[in-house]
Amino acid sequence: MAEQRIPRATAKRLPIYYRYLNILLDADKTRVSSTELSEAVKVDSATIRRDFSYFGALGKRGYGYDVPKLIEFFKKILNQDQLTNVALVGVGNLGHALLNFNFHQNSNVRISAAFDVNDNIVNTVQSGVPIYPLSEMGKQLRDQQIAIAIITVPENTAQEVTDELAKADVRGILNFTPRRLSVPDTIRVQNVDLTNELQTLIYFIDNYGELLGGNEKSQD
Amino acid sequence: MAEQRIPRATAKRLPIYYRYLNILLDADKTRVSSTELSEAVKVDSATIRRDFSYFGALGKRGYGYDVPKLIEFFKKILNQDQLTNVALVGVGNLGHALLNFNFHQNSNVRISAAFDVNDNIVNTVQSGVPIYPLSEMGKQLRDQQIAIAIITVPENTAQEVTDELAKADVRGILNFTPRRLSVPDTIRVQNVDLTNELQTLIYFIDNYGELLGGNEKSQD
DNA sequence: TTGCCGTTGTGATTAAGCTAACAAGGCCGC
DNA sequence: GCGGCCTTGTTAGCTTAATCACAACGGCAA
Ligand SMILES: NC(=O)c1ccc[n+]([C@@H]2O[C@H](COP(=O)([O-])OP(=O)(O)OC[C@H]3O[C@@H](n4cnc5c(N)ncnc54)[C@H](O)[C@@H]3O)[C@@H](O)[C@H]2O)c1
Ligand SMILES: NC(=O)c1ccc[n+]([C@@H]2O[C@H](COP(=O)([O-])OP(=O)(O)OC[C@H]3O[C@@H](n4cnc5c(N)ncnc54)[C@H](O)[C@@H]3O)[C@@H](O)[C@H]2O)c1
Repeated sequence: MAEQRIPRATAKRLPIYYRYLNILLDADKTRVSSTELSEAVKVDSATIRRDFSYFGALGKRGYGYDVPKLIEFFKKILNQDQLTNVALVGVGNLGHALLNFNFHQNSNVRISAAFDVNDNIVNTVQSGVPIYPLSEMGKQLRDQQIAIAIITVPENTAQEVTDELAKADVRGILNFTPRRLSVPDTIRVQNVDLTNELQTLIYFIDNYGELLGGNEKSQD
Repeated sequence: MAEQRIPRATAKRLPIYYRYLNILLDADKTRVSSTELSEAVKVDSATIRRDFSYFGALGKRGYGYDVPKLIEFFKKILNQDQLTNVALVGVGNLGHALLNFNFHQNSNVRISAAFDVNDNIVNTVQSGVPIYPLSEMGKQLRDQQIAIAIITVPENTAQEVTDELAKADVRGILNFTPRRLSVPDTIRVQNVDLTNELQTLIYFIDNYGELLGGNEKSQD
């Protein structure tokens, strides 16, 4: 009962497990072993067992894990039992794609407000989400109790937008711009740097090429 | 001269350094210290010095690093001195956004071919990039010598698309679907799981909340 | 009830990465 | 040309994470 801290690496895998467990349930599978899970999510089976064990003894020896039980458990852990509203700042190329998608499929998250400076789209509704002018951001975030924002604005306005978000007491930012943001330490930033991902992939291929086969892992 | 292997973690940071160095050069700064870089890219200065040192002694003690020299160096390392063509499979929400953006800004990568099954867009040109039917994928990839593909198709077709890419001898895949792909070990997969990123961010905020301040880092 | 089989949960080990700290060494003012 | 100062390059220790390997234990069949 030490209520010990879940390792960061484990936390990042939880949504992956959760998602696949739901797929299993949809296929009426109520039982799964760490080995089987391992194959599907490409995570070593020992790592999976260790991850699960941080939450206590969830499985049965000689049997495996009970899928519905795991789902119920992770649903709470991941706050998927309640809807989380997030904001989107910058409705351009990428912003539009995210708005349209809106994380509907078995994820209990949705974009409930968007913000932009472009007068052509401000005060319209896109994919069911209202787009407000920047000037209303603070008010809306507070009124709607939104604690998380997605930033898809041009790079050079990213920091100023961030500063505004900080004023509105946002707690987390998913940052799609290549800028590394300065934030007070009450805010957690998750960077998604697509150009970087692609360049890194190219680097690995050009430089680690032939050595890839054999014992080395190829994912992530 | 041991030509030693660059650690994976270092490799992932190289594009970040490269990008910021170019910003410095644009601002006519020809000299930079690890401390200054550290502030901008949010990486510990000791880590930066260590990263650079894998490539030899690039800096001068008591002075710092010469920006143009570093840029020239990293440009070669990152293969940014030549254009890399990549393919895009699945021109939907996300695919469109990527096509429009197309990594133009100071990155020497571009999408030169796209593929889809939707007859309404096949054989058209979007943002200057031709969209081919899936049936031509093998031929086009080979003809254009494309070794890298971005997958933005619906989840349930991801694996079959991957199998086709494998047949066309692709070397790397940037996978935006939540499926974990099975690939031969000649192919490197980089997963970009946006729903996962968002859920993980939510998890961290809800569970590591108050402990975030102080010594803990908040990025990535 | 008993005993075998399969799978978990976990100690031990190995690997990878981060960061504090500082000596070495070059820059720059005088 | 010299000395203080600044910043690198790197050693060492620490932290986190992955993986191996197996004893413990519940299911299940007879
Ligand atoms: N689109 C991609 O595929 C892609 C790939 C990699 C990185 N990125 C990054 O993602 C970010 C967005 O890219 P994009 O292609 O969607 O850009 P975009 O130019 O299409 O969209 C930016 C949107 O932000 C709005 N905006 C500008 N200033 C604003 C402000 N101060 N407050 C609120 N909104 C503001 C603009 O009106 C526009 O609608 C950029 O930083 C880009 O570097 C995009
Ligand atoms: N859009 C987002 O914001 C977002 C967020 C998170 C994850 N994703 C993931 O990214 C992927 C794409 O999302 P999207 O919103 O762009 O989907 P989308 O449905 O808008 O686009 C999918 C495109 O793929 C094409 N397609 C279907 N089957 C194909 C096949 N076999 N070969 C080639 N093309 C095919 C379709 O015609 C369509 O144009 C999905 O797997 C989704 O889960 C998207």
